[in-house]
Amino acid sequence: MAAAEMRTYGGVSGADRKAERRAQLIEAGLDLLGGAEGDQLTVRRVCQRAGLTARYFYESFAGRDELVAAVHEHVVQTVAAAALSAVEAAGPESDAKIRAGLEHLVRAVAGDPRHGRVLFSVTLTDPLLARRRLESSTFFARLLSGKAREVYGIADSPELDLAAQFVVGGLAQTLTAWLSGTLTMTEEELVAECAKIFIAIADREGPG
Amino acid sequence: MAAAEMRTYGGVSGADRKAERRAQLIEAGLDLLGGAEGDQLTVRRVCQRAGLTARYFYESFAGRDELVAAVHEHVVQTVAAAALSAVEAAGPESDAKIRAGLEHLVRAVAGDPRHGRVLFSVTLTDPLLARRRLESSTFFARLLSGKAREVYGIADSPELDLAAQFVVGGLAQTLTAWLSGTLTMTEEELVAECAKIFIAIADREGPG
DNA sequence: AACATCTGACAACGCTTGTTATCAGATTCC
DNA sequence: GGAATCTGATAACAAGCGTTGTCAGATGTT
Repeated sequence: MAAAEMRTYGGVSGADRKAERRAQLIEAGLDLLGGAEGDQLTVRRVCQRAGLTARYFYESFAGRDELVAAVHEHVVQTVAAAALSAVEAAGPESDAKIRAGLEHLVRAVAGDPRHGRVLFSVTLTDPLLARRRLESSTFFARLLSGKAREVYGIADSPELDLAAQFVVGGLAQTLTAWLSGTLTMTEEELVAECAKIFIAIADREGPG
Repeated sequence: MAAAEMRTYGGVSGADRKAERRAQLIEAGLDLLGGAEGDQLTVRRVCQRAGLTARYFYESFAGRDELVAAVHEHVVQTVAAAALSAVEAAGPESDAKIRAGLEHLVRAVAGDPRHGRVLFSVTLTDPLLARRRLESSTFFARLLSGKAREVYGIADSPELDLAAQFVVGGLAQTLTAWLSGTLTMTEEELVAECAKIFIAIADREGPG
């Protein structure tokens, strides 16, 4: 219970040990939260998978929900950062930006399917995760509509909000289906098709 | 436990009593499954809300999951039937069919928000419901791509599958946001905007 | 060496869940 | 009237959950 000091152990400092345990717990939590649907994230299970005991769980997290939130936040930041920086780095044409963003989004999601499942998979049924996912959806939607206003030079409007929500939901469903094998196409085809739809919606939204 | 006979009671036949209790349970289940997110569907709760006791639950359902499935099936059939018949009844032009289908879909969902939530709301976290929802999504997607092939006279393809999944996911997200008040527009505006996006995707898909 | 802290395994508490059983009293059939 | 059945309430069981506490032994400090 020492709030202040932790002496070194096994050659590593107290803070390092605690940080490593926390990282192990988040990794195990990502395994469970983004793994097979049956694997619920329980304290006992996540500790077993991390090779730790319950005591060390409560050393880093106030409760189960705090770990779920931490895992989700970690994934959102990782994926959003990858996609956003790609958009910034792309050429000034809107199509190039759309394609670059989609490409990196798909890559992040396909590279570690746990990320995709945590973000999108409908079969993940943690209540807190669901609420956070709803929030992150509108977060992504706002990000998207902001970029759209910036790139297309259009004003904010309810119609734009709707289009952004539609795109986010459509992408989520599409990526979920693709990850589950329902859609059979290569990563490149997936990106190309999504970009086409994306542009079709944007072009409708711009002039219309 | 009488498997065969149930005599009349309170003026109604045994079969009628049993059917009415089953209906009460499904209605209560719809209340819980499509209600506030905190309201989990448990056997005790659904029985309390139906004004029955656990014994009558297992009289009509083998277990909790069977009720969940029955409620979901009921909603899917109701909504799909409403939208499909509207599409059939509409004029032969594709735009008219799209608008009619969307209109009735939105009406079914707005008229009884429980329906919309059971079908779409991401914050509903029943595991079985999630799996069934995934299946019903591809069911709706197939329905949609079938109609598209019929109306637009195009062939089946992976790209069409993707577009159908995208549209289903986009609609789900949009309707969820609208039901939750995130999108502020009238029912007519909602239908009109969704139809525009729909048509934009279809026109992209049709000519290729 | 002597003492303080860290570690890991495990028991335990209170709670909710699905499911089944029990039992007194109301209603219907013969 | 008497027997069979339906009703409704409630208790019970085993299982899993989050969370907290206990305790022997390993590893550090002085």
